[in-house]
Amino acid sequence: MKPKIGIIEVARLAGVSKSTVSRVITESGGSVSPRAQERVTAAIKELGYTRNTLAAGLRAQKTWMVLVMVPDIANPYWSEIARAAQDRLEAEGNSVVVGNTDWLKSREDRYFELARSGRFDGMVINSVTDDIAAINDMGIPVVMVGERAESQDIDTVGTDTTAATRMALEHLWEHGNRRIAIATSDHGGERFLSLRRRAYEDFMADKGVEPDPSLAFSVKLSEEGGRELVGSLLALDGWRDRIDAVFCGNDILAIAAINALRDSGIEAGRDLSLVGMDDIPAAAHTFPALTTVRKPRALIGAAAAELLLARIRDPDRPPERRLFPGELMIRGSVAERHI
Amino acid sequence: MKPKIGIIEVARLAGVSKSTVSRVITESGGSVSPRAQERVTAAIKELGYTRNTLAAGLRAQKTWMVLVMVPDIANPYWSEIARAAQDRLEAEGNSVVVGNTDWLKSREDRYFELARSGRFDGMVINSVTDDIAAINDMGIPVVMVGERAESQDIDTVGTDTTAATRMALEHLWEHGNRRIAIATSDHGGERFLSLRRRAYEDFMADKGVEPDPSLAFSVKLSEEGGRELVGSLLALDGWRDRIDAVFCGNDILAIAAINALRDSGIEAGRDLSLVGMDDIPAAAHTFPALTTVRKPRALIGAAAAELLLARIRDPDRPPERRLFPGELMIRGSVAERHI
DNA sequence: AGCATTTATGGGAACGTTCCCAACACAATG
DNA sequence: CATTGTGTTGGGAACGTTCCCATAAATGCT
Repeated sequence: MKPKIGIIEVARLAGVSKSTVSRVITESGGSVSPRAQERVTAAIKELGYTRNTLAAGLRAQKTWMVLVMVPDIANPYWSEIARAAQDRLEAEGNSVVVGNTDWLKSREDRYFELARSGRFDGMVINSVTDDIAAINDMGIPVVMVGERAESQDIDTVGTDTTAATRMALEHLWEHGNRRIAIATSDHGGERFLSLRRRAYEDFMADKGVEPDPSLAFSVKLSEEGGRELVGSLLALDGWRDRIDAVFCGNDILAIAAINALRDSGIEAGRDLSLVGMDDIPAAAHTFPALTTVRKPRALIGAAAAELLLARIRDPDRPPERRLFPGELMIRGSVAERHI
Repeated sequence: MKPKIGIIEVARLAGVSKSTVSRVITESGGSVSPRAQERVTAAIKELGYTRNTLAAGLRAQKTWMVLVMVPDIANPYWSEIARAAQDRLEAEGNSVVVGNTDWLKSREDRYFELARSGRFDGMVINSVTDDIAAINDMGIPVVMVGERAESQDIDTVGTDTTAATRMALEHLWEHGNRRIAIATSDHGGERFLSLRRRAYEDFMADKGVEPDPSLAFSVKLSEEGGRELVGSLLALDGWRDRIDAVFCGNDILAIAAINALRDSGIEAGRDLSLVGMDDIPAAAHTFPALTTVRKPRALIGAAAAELLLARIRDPDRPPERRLFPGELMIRGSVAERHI
């Protein structure tokens, strides 16, 4: 290890005070004569000095560190959002810590604990608990991702799930699928579920179809959930005459269902229509390829970063809410029904 | 914002000095009487104090922050490694920054710059450049992931690619595929390529097959590369009589190839054998499902974390090298040839 | 009991930077 | 020439913690 070079060594070599060096290396650091400026930069170069941002942050009450907390980084939906946010935030000179909650409150709490210890300037999060009061109480800027938080007291970015759900259902309907089932998770209590589910119920009502409660499946949005869904489906008495299509809460669920169905000799896109939601990469590679609604992940992540940066700049700005529309990706998992 | 409570406020409430409080909150912090210990913990609880780890680190020369740098976090291969490493490191009380280089030297350099500014206690990296000297010069512990670095001067974790490649080739051979092509990338210069390629050449030599240079394709290990590969393949004069199988450098390449082949009316697993490498999640969901070699991603990530923690504890320990064997996942993309 | 050792405690310096304030030089103004 | 303003500079305090050292109290040993 070299003999630790800091602002003082630079100052000595440049023949100025540490204050002047500080003024040179900070962005908006007061006025410095061209002459001093030049000597300092030269000295920095010669000594190979790099600023210790931690020490700087200690005094300036800034860390240039941001937490992006998502439930499952292995899910491409989240990883892409996280990545887009990260790119934007890093471009602004921040370091990004990506946190994984695995949908666990305990892990979420660990990250919140970290946040409270002053390590971050702000956070972009998808919370398991959605306890807005607790989140706002953390004392740092926070942007929520996912439109399930209905609170108006916090910056929010997400997809317009209601519209996206309608879009998928409308597509099924147009192709003659009339008896539509829905498979969603009830994770996170009422609110999340209700958006997809309510959209579904509203849609069916609009079409004049009376709802059949046995066609609403509640499963985890995972591969396991997909297999479970197919199990429940096939166990349903005379399902072939009762179900044309299944709207799946996300793609992981839908893809697992496609595979589980094939194991039972049922081919999606022919014997049963299936639509997903999210458009993860694997959706294009299944057989049949999955018809689904793409969420603008990159836009969402970037917008979240944008909102956070704005709030860090001005903590008193009014909370903002940005919802982006989804895009229907028509592939091969929807059957054409002739009615 | 509340009136910032620190170690001093705690000390005051507990009726002790800040030194004693410090001793209580640091792990190995000298001896404290049970009585004092108790009063301090009570005061901490009452005030809702959380330790400012940044300030602590400033004095203690420790950040409890670790960088995990990978080329492409969207690739499940890397995301799972990163995740496993992260879990292990966080369990030890560190925060993890996951960095993405996109295979770009410029982005890698930005992270190295960060590292040099004293933000991290150590790094787990897959470097684009593999400049071991420069890496060791950074002054912090580093563990390399991926066995391509041949240097003995640095901790390394990876898969035994040579054995994994042989495993895949042997499988092809056993099923009667004799005329085997290989598609790999030459990214990163000589070293990386040579492992798979050399294994391939050795294998063919062992089997007494003289090598046909036109059967060695060099493409990017990406979807684009897969399409390109199929293009080159089909352009090859009389390829049906010259190629039984293609060994693909990774799964992304192989899956893209399967799809591109189908578009040309050629079915993998029937008309042409294909094996991949990595076993990404999508490999199990293609049609036909991809036969590939699984790399023990979780093990690799955890081992990397382990090695890093060990080195942080003892910077002078001798460099260690851990290679894990792959596992053949037999699915549907290899055709049975009768010879 | 007397001495050596261990255990417990407090005070100040230190980590590397930014912020605040005072001081100075110089030019422009009256 | 005195006054005011503006740009530039340096010194010291501050950020919140840990580390080092000195000292006091408690304990162990002969």
